Amino acid sequence: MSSFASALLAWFDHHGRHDLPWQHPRDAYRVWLSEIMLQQTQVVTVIPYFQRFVQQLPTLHDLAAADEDTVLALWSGLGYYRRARFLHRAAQACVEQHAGELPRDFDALAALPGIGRSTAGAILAQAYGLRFPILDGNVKRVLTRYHGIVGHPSEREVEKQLWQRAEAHTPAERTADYTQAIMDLGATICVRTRPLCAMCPMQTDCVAHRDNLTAQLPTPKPGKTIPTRSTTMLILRDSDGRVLLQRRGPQGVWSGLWSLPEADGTDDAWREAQRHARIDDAQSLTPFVHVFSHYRLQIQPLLFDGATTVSAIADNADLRWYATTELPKLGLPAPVRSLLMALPEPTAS
DNA sequence: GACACGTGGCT
DNA sequence: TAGCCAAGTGT
Repeated sequence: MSSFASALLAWFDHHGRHDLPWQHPRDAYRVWLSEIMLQQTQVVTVIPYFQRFVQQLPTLHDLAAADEDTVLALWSGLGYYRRARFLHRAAQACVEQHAGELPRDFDALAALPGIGRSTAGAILAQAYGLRFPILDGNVKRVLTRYHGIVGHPSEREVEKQLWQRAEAHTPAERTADYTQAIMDLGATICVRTRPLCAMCPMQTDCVAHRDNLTAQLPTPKPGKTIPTRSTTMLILRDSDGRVLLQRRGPQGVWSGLWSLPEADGTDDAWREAQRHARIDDAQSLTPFVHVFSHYRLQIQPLLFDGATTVSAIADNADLRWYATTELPKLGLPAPVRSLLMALPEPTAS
């Protein structure tokens, strides 16, 4: 075993994280679920979602048999909802093609939706102890600094170098622990700002530390200004306090989630509202901004109280009236959930 | 290679 | 405050 791996493992035994929920018990399904949830998402955010998810859907078979609505409800608030839809589809593929198990073969695993090279490696290493490298954000940060690799990982050459280093460092023994160890080091010591080099087991051989470059590495992503879009969200509420929700299509943000009908402006909003219900009154609620990774959304909520259903239209598969008590079991976008939870009481008339 | 795809926390 | 970023993948 390389000195890199042995030093890291020695550190891990005393200072690594050994009590993450997906480590006990550590079965393939739980490892897989955690890896998907952890894509672009930090551990502290994931933990409560993970707990709730495995409590409700404890096995791969339970997941495969679940409704997409159930899966999205469990994912609601975590973001990147395509992950949940891929996860669900992959579970069904495992039942149909792999005897209900996650394949141990790299190519078969990486062929499943939502599982790329790094996630496949992580699952094989963590769940099955097989020697496969991973290259997530933590590993990229550690290796970039340790080897003094300059340039953003989106450059093909940088990416190639990183995989090469990751592959070379990964030991044949204790591969699961090693994989966890390098992520733990990245998450707790070799953090992005102000890394704790004094406590780092790799300090003596780290190029960035030697050359005082830890603040410059990894090379930051070239920044881009994001555009602002705007929308009007229609809140149609009937006399029973039920609200009309619309399931979003398979493309674009919040795909498959239940959201509010939308319009381009107030005039358009009235036309849209009248397609769904008889209404005679609108109340502008406080507008707010929701920020995505790639654009900013200016949201103007418009509340139509005392709406009367136009029965011919409402309540089909993608358009339904929901009581507020039903909201917890629905997959809702985060800003829509908070908007609906903070709705003013209906004005008595 | 660039972009779509969420959300919340940190600086 | 506004920007940056965190256990990436798919197109």
